[in-house]
Amino acid sequence: MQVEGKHIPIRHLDKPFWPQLGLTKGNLVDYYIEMAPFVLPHLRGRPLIMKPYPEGAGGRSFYRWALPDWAPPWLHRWPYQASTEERTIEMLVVDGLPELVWAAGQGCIELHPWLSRTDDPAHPDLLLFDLDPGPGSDFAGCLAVANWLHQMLEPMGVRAYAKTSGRHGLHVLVPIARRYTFHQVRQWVRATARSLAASHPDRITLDKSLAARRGRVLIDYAQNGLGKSMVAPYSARATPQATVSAPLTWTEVAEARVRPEDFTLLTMPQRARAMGDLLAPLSEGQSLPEPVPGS
DNA sequence: GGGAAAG
DNA sequence: CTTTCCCAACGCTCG
DNA sequence: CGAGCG
Ligand SMILES: [Mn+2]
Ligand SMILES: [Mn+2]
Repeated sequence: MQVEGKHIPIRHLDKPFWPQLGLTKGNLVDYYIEMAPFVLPHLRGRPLIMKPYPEGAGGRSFYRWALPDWAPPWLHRWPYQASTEERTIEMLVVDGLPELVWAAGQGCIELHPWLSRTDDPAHPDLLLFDLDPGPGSDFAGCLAVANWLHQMLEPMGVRAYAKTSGRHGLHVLVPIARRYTFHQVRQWVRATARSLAASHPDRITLDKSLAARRGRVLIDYAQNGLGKSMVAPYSARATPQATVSAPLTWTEVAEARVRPEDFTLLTMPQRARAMGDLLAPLSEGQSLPEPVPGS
């Protein structure tokens, strides 16, 4: 395959990746090419953690931080030395269509970019409220929590945006000025989440233990960390229904009639063309107010 | 998916 | 020659 | 302190 002058060999385009839906590896590559105008703005300049599924959505998978030695030399990359490792690795940075197509060709169904960018990795430009439903809770519970969260943030003057994770949870994103460390962001999210949980103790927890999560939504503030990632907006997920991470309007969140399965490899391109990128304003960072006092 | 190590 | 293995990592809370 | 968790 030829992409912007780069030769990208991709084998087994007919391999079934979602057998129940008749979708192939070729369909995955086509999806990312078609969605590139929407996906790329959310990947540019960010270290990417790849998650290949070489045998398709039902098969084995693994996280890949380091570009392998045999990766094409023209791929944009960024050197990183993890705090626990002695060796420096090179991480993929999807700055253009060729990188995106190469990753898809590697069987990368899921794209997991960092919340910070290579030119200032310690200072994220995205703040994440990661809403994970515990056992006995579900996506509807996440929608309710997201709505309460929105109602809390709006009067504070904090612009926030929502998207499905594509699995069972929801992501509420706040674009921020790159002035805060991950630690500071984590503290702010924890304080805000704590205050919200105090109002809905039976619906929200900040405690990752299984017992505390039963019937509640976990606000996983710890996801705001160096080296932590978030499934990219419009990224496909390795689910049987070929769901994707779909941006939502706050009206959709409030009405609570959407389900993760409504947004798939098949339906997302149409929706994106019709609605545009609901997350385009993520590029405009904002300062954070003092966290609401309390607990 | 692709290369290296193990059998 | 064929099969198996390897591909990650951060930081909090609990026990 | 290590184990478990996302
Ligand atoms: Mn999540
Ligand atoms: Mn999580």
